[in-house]
Amino acid sequence: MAALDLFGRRWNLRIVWELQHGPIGFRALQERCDNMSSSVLRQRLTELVDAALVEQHPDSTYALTELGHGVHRALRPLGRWAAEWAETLSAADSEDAR
Amino acid sequence: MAALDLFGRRWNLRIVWELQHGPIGFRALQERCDNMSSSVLRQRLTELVDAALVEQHPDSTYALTELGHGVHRALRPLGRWAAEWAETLSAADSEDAR
DNA sequence: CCAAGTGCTTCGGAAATCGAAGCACAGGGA
DNA sequence: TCCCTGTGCTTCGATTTCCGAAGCACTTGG
Repeated sequence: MAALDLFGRRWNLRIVWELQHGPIGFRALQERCDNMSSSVLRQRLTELVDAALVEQHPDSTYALTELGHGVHRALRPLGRWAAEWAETLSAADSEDAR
Repeated sequence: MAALDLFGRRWNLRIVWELQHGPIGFRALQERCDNMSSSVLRQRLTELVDAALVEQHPDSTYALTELGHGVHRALRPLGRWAAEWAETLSAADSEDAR
């Protein structure tokens, strides 16, 4: 349940998702997340670091921990579902347009 | 991405998760979600109904649609991960306590 | 020395969330 | 018939969270 609460906070899911491509810097990560507010990004990052999902490397770049990669793996089905969901929605739209 | 945004809204993940056990009424659902605010629950439910993940039956009870069940299936790996995450954290705690 | 890029902080306003109260309605007794 | 209880749902003021622009300290390269 705590997990659903953690990921139910805005941006947390997205951040983990964007970190899949390896270490990335603060500002670059911010860009990837639709230029989310830097203040919130900082907050979310410390939360994720506390949760041991993300670690900050000595060159102050961020990456998923082993645990974090587990999340990402667990998230992939959701990603796949999102794709077919997008199809369903666009199909429904063209349905409505008729 | 839109999916990560939808589920990045508070309670949406939790609601879908709690709806797995079949149809349930408004107040009962609210109880299951740590007595979340009824105003927000209403808002979330209309959002989820709009997204075609949840449907409201004639007796005004709520349940997952076919699409919604897809989400839940896609969410199960995350549930399994959450379990082992809890173990890791409690293990780390007793580690710290030493 | 300067310009540009970085990680990160501060802060005022906007938006989301909460929570308690209450409305309208539907049974189910007495 | 009149309560009493439980339901789905709404309203609204207070609190929390989020946003976004500005800027600070620091590093790198010219």
